[in-house]
Amino acid sequence: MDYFFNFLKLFQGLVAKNVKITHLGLDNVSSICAIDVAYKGNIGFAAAIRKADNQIEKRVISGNIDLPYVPGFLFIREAPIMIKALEGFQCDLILVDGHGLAHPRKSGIATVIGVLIDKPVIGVAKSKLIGEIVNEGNREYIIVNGEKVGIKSGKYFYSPGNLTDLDDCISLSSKGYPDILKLADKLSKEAKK
DNA sequence: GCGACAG
DNA sequence: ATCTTGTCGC
Repeated sequence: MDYFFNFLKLFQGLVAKNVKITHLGLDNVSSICAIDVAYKGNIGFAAAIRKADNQIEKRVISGNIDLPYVPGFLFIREAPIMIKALEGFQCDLILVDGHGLAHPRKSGIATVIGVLIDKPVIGVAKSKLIGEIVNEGNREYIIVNGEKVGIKSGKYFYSPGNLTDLDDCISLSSKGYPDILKLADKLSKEAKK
């Protein structure tokens, strides 16, 4: 199992080299998607929500997830089913439950998904994985190796996944925890029942 | 060796 | 993430 995770690290290194940190601008976003996964034993239930104008589309799929959860390697468990759940949903921005750049190898699940499907992604996590929280101005930044890799707002952590930047994260966080993520969380948890 | 550790 | 009762707070 040792060489397996070593391989995953190499993969994450490749992902990190291909991330594009660019400003998206939430004003240009008219369609947005969110995904979350809930479990019932080894079965994962992925919920994808798409919101455009006032139209909301939902999708839930399920599948076996046997690999163990190891901090820093969440993507190997959830990225495959999340990508599948998003299939066919056109979105200007995707919100993923987990970190993006705020990761030991700058390759959290939001980054992996964003690079693989080449779409704008922002990672929103409920707890910290790495970094120290530093107050500057009126905000709390997630600092890793002296670099601002994300921002903390309230009890949540936002970091760029792909084709977005810190400013986008700040804009998003200023609106509070996204309703669409709450919906995805709720839907996935309902599905496992 | 010890603490930290997305979901 | 999930297992779970009562309990503190808005």
